This record gives sequence, structure tokens and C-alpha cells, in this order.
Amino acid sequence: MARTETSRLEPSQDAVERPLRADARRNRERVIEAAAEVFAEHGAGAQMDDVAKRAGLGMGTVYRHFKDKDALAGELVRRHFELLAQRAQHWRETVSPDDPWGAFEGFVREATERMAGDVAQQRMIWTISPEGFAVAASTRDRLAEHGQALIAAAQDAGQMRADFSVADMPTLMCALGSAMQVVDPETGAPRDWQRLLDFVLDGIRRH
Amino acid sequence: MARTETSRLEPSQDAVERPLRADARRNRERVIEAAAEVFAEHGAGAQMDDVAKRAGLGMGTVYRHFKDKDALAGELVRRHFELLAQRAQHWRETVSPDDPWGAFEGFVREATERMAGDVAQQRMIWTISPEGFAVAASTRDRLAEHGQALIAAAQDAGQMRADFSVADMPTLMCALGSAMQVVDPETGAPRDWQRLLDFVLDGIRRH
DNA sequence: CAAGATACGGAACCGTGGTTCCGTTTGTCA
DNA sequence: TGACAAACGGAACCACGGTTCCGTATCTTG
Repeated sequence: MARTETSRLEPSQDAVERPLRADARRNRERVIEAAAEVFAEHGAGAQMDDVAKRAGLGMGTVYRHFKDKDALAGELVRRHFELLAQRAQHWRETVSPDDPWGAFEGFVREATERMAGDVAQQRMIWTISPEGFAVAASTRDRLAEHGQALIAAAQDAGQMRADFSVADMPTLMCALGSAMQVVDPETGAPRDWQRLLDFVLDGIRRH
Repeated sequence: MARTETSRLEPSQDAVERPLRADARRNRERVIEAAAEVFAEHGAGAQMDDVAKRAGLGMGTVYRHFKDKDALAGELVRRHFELLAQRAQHWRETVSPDDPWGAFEGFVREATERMAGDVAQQRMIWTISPEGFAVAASTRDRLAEHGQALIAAAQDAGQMRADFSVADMPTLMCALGSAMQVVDPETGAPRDWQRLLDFVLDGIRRH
């Protein structure tokens, strides 16, 4: 039944079958780092070729570590969730008791800010295949728990619309991420997503 | 200078060089209709092959009427803008005088509702190439004018945040469209974009 | 109704990019 | 250090889909 102890911080591997050879462990990390860069630049359209090149490795090596492109993307998504979960926990523990709304808003603004610095890669969260997403699922759940706590605290303090729910968070993040990524087809100017976020937060808050 | 009389309702063609042959005119329309259906189903990933098949025509015919996929997509986008411009004008003229906010909200809700019924196709507005977008540009401007009027009326009546601007509309629509398109990677359930829209409208409105 | 221009059909072409395969290299362990 | 398994490199393979080409069919005009 419950098997929540899997997927700690880094490995995300069963680690049962004999440990990786030293060079393999090093290379796996290189692949992930390279992938992070390449996907950050080209999003889902990134090419495996580029990942290999950027990592200074051959295609074969990349595929030795990740079954296919989806699996690699999934690992990156997992890392995002991992980071966000940590940050959510931080806001929850550090700020929430004194200033519930502030903690929620702080987390949301930090999360969107991070997203803005890395839009293409983060958009993959929404375009990834179910199989790819699977490797990130349990980490995502942990993030959701912290989010839930932040929201509940703000609502208990009467500072947030009672009908806002954790389930609205992905919708919101997805919407903002999309607005960030898209540019004006004529001028190429980025959209003012911060403004949109202000409107939404204003709509959620209760004074 | 001003050359606003171009692009009426249907043709969007110079119509100077001898008119199309009867069958060609008919087929052009068929291509567009088929494209609307196929792009509605598969979005930007739609295949020219399918468009031709659905229209009951050969590939050659499709390419005779539209330089490339971009041009075809551009024509569809133009039609969307055309329709939206008409609807915006309607709300502006019919409702705005008595109830400025109501007109704005009504238009936004109608526009998003339409979008929801045709998400994949409408998302192309944001993913289309600049060349493809060009054919829709003047129609877009007309839409923007009506939108501007709706907003100004609501603001003059003190019913809307003074810092909301027409330029925020594409951002909003893009964001909502994205939320509509994306589904939960696990359950496949659609996101509750209506909720998000409520929050935003609540944030924009001034009572 | 004949001639010529216009339009059509769809098979073939070609670039792109994910994935595989296998000969070579490298780490590990006794 | 020698032997074997593990890991690597990257060329080759293959599917997919946009685009082109050209022989054929259809409309228009005199």
C-alpha cells in the first residue's frame, strides 16, 4: 500500500540494482544539467541532439540514462516540483503564522517570478505526456500539500475568498506561464503578466 | 495614409486581377471550412493532408489557394477577429450606454465562452508566425478599437480599475485559453478556467 | 464548340528529429 | 594487471509531415 518513502531528493531511482559506475553517475548528472539548459531555451521543441552536444556526450549515453525524451522531460519537471515544494514549505513555516495572506502571496509571487526566468522549460509541465509526468507525480503531491496548507491558513484568517482552492493553482500558474511565453506577434514585446497576476490576487484577497 | 476600407467581411483579397474561376471560388471556401474543422480538432498540429481530405480536394488545390500552412492559419485567425470585432461592436452599441460594466463583462464572457468551444483552433492566435498573423492584423486593430471603447466606458462610469487597459485583454485571453486547453496529466480532467475568470473580473471591477 | 488558360489531384520529394545499433572505450574487481 | 561487464559515441535508420511538380480535367471566352 503506502509507499511514500520513495523519491527523496536527488536520485529518484530504485538504487537496488548495483550502483551506477562512477562515470555513469557523473554523466547522468551532466545530461540533466544540459537538458535543463536546452529545454530552457527551446522548451518542448528542444532536440536530443543538442542535449547530447551540450553535455559533451553522445546520443547513446543520453538514451542509456533516459528511456526517451519524455522521461528526460519528466525528470526536469520533477525537479521543478521539488524546488517549489521546498519553497512552499519555507513560506508556510516561516511566514504563515504571523501573516497568512502574506505567505500565500509571497509564495505565489516567488513561484511566478521563477517561472518567468525559465518560461520555456516550465511550460513543459503542461505539455508533457502522462508517462513523462508520472515520474513527477509524488513530488507534485507533496507540493500540493504545502499549497493546501498556505491556502487554508489564509482562509481561516478571513483574508482569502473561501471558494479558492488548491486545484485553482495549476490553472493559475498555467495561465500565467502561457501569458509569459507568448509575445506580441507584431512587436515581439512580452505580455504584461504581472498586471494579470495583480488582478487575480486582488480578486482572491479579502480585506 | 489611412486605408481602412480594405478587408471587408469575406474576401480579404485584392480582387483586382481577374476574378477566380467559379469552381476555384467554391473550393477556396471548402478549404477554409475544412481547415476550421481540422484545426479545431488538432490545433497547430493539424495536418495539411487532413485538411485536403476533409475538403474532398487534393493537396495541390489547398496549396493553390494558400501559400503555406501559415497563410491558411492566418486566414482562420482573421475570421476569429472578424467575428469578435462584430460582437464587441454589438455589446458596445447595445448595452454600453446603460450598463458599461455589464457590456464589458458580457463581451468578455461571450468571447471566452466561444473560445472554450473551439480551444485548439483559437490557441493558434498565440502560436502563429508573424507572417501568418499579418493577414489578420488590420482586423485585429478593429477589434482593439471596440475593446478600447468598452473599457473606457466602464472606467468613465467608475466601474473598473483605472489601470486596466486594452493591452491586458490579449494577455487575459491567452492565459484563459491556455488554461482551457490544458488538462490534468493524471485524470485528464479539464481545468476550471471559469473560476479563474471570476477571480480576474472581480479584481478588475470597482463597485 | 474549340482553344487556351486556369485549376485540380496526389504521388513523390525532402528536411527534420527521435531512436536504435553495434563496435570501441573505460571502470571495477579479484 | 587482466578480464569482463558496464558505459560510451555517433552514424544510420525510420517515420512523419510540409511542400512541390506535372500530367490531367474543367471552366471561360470568342
